[in-house]
Amino acid sequence: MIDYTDAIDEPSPDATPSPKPLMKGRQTRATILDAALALASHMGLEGLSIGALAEVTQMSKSGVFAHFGSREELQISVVREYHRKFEAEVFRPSMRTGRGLPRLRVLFERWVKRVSVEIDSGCIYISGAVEFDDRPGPVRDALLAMVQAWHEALERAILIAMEEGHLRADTDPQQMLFEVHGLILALHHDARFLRRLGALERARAAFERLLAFYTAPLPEVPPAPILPPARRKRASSSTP
Amino acid sequence: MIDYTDAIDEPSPDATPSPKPLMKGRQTRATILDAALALASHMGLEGLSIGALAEVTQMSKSGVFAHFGSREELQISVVREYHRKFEAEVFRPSMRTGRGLPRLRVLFERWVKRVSVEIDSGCIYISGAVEFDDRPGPVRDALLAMVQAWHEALERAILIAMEEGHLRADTDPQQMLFEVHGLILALHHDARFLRRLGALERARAAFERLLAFYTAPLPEVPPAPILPPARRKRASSSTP
DNA sequence: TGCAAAATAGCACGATCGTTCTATTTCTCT
DNA sequence: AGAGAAATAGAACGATCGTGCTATTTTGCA
Repeated sequence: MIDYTDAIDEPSPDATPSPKPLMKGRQTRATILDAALALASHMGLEGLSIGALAEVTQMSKSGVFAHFGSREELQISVVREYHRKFEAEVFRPSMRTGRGLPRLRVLFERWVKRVSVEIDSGCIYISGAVEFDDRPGPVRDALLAMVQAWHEALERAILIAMEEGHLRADTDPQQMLFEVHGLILALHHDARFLRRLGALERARAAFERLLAFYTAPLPEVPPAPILPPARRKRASSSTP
Repeated sequence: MIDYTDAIDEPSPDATPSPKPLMKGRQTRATILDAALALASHMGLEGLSIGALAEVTQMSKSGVFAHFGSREELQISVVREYHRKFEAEVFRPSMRTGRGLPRLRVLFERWVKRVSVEIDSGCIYISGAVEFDDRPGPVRDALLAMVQAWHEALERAILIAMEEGHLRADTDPQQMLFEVHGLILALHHDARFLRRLGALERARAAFERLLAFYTAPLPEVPPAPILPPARRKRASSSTP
């Protein structure tokens, strides 16, 4: 299983080039990967082409190609790179805030920002999920592993919030996660495809509503009257 | 603006070939379109290729091509065809149930079915939104028009439910729609990409929870205590 | 500074793409 | 049945795709 904290591609996380490890190759590879990430964010992982990547980075096709060995490997590297960025900008900083509900809020807020306002983006977790829900292979496998790791991290955060007593005791963490994830997806859809401006606020409002439910004290009877078939209409026609 | 009830492509909706209008072309065009719809459901609208379509329908590439004139026109036709199917299987039957909440439930249930269990599918509204959120052009325009028409239909259904007094009077229809749409997107994601089996039930449960809120009588004070900063943790370690 | 190795360029390949043009077949109607 | 139109096939085009092979340049280190 994949830990959400991993670093597969880079040899070591040092900045200044120590004697051996930072050869020229690593550094141009990083440049290419950056361009690839931007390109994939617009065109999707399937829209990623080595030719276009070569043009954008001012290199030859074979020069780009040599760094990855195959298009598939390039796609996987892009997925991992996105994972790393996502982890660094969403997950890790959130871990520095207090356990439980505060952390949950920060996680959501950073997630929301990443999905909606990102510079030249589009979330590869989301677009990739749609592109590869029907395409078996190593790219799907990598993507699935990353998304699952992220979801597991969120589920852990929810569980911690329960342990802390911040959420009602009968909370189903996976159900709560499902609903929160839905808000992110709706935000992504409304902001990016429909170009709705208020989407961010809608997502936040919905999240607050959701928290209001999951933090409410346990009621004696089921949380709300599940539509008693009574309660007749107030007026049969709206304009009398 | 596009009415959600329209029929652009077909000349007339008759079954038996009346003297003039049903030439051979229309009928093979329909066959091609069916195959194209299935293909696009798996590979996405961008993954749709005339060559593959010709192979699947046992025709020549140019034979297929002649029916549409361009790949873009083919994609648009696929979008319209999906729209027609969606309208016939989700929207129209729901209009036959009583106004207000019952209709809302039926709409959601049919929508859910369409997204999750469909035979060889994948919702083109959803996959298309991801593919074309950054690609301007006639295909995006067509897709956007269809999705917006569907959302407007849903918004109307919510408004009717409010008029009937089935929903609390302070309901923001667009906000409610946002949240319901999120459930559909989460379902699509979990069922198709993650291959989670319980996704359908999760979506239904979340919808019921959502309805419980939006049908609840108006409270004197805001619906739930918005996280009073008190309420300290019950236990600092989970296993004593 | 020079040498080995790594990095990059250049070129060619087969495949597939959308599209065009021209035959040929098949349908439709008098 | 035969004329005219519609539908389909076939071949070829330029472009782009991923990839392999072979030079050439650049880099890191003795």
